[in-house]
Amino acid sequence: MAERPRLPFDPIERAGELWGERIGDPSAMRLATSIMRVQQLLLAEFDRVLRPFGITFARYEVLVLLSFSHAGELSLSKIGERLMVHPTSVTNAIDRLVDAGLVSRTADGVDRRRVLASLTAEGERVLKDATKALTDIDFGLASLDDADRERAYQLLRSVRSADFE
Amino acid sequence: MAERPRLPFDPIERAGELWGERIGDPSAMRLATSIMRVQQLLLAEFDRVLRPFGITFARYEVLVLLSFSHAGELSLSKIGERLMVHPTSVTNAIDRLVDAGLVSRTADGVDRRRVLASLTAEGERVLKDATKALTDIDFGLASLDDADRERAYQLLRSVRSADFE
DNA sequence: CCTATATCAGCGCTACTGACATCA
DNA sequence: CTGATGTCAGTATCGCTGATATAG
Repeated sequence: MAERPRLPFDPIERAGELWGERIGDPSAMRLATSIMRVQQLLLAEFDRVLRPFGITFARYEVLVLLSFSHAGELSLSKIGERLMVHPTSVTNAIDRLVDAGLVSRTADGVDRRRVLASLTAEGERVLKDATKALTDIDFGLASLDDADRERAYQLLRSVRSADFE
Repeated sequence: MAERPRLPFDPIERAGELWGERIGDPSAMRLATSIMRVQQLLLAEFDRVLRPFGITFARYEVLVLLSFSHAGELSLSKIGERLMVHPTSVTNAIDRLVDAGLVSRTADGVDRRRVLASLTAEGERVLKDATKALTDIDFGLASLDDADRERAYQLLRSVRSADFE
């Protein structure tokens, strides 16, 4: 842990008060800033927990997606589509996972433009252990119970509506 | 806008279903993944809106913090403490803001280790215009009403408790 | 002496643009 | 020919480590 010194007050709450006095309704700014900070805290914790396995959270998401696929393999374009990441980021993530021996690249026999990615045996082992490590810390959300997680999830869902719907 | 093609379904909802079938309670994984995605969407929109002003959202936060300070100036260490960012990131952000003419560096007369940052007249103008641009898009949270923003904010607050309390 | 502040070099990561080769 | 797929080079942002100079 970085052992960050705690502040004697909540800086976002304080910023919200000043925003309300000087600018206007603070509800949007306050929530937006909160989301940014929470994401940063979660990502730092995930990367710390995943470091022993040699993967980042973004690469962990790729492993999960591959394990959930019906055929056990997915084209890189599908991976980018599902995880909402840029094509070049997918190529980079798969490059690193292949280098680490967790994923294998295969040519698609039907459409030869496509490259298929699938888990190796080692990739399945790492995925299993990494999943245990992440569930052991409740994905950084141990301070919320199931009902609150569900409420927060539903509230944030509408913000993501540009992705699907 | 990047005009991303929308998916015919919610990929996080789908992942949550599969997680529930094969691994266990999906509430933590689903919310964590949602927070990651929402943060990415918000940040992309903020950076798009702020690009005409030549600043990123991280640098916008520095401008806001400076405008909220009592004396109109803050040491770099205070900035890092309040925004919860690494000292080297503060130095970098201030470097860019100084280069852009929005912030000025001053030596602290009392404690000469300290460097104080304050807004320039141009910085105040850019802050005002950038704030209008961000409030015009409701900080990317137009899909939530005030009450829902407040609920989501309160739910996420406990996750940040490591920061202050 | 020890600690705090700020900076610098350097590394890793992700996002993105533009260009390109390949192939349906 | 057009469009889709994947890759590569290069750029920018941010986070962090380790080292360093300066000052309390």
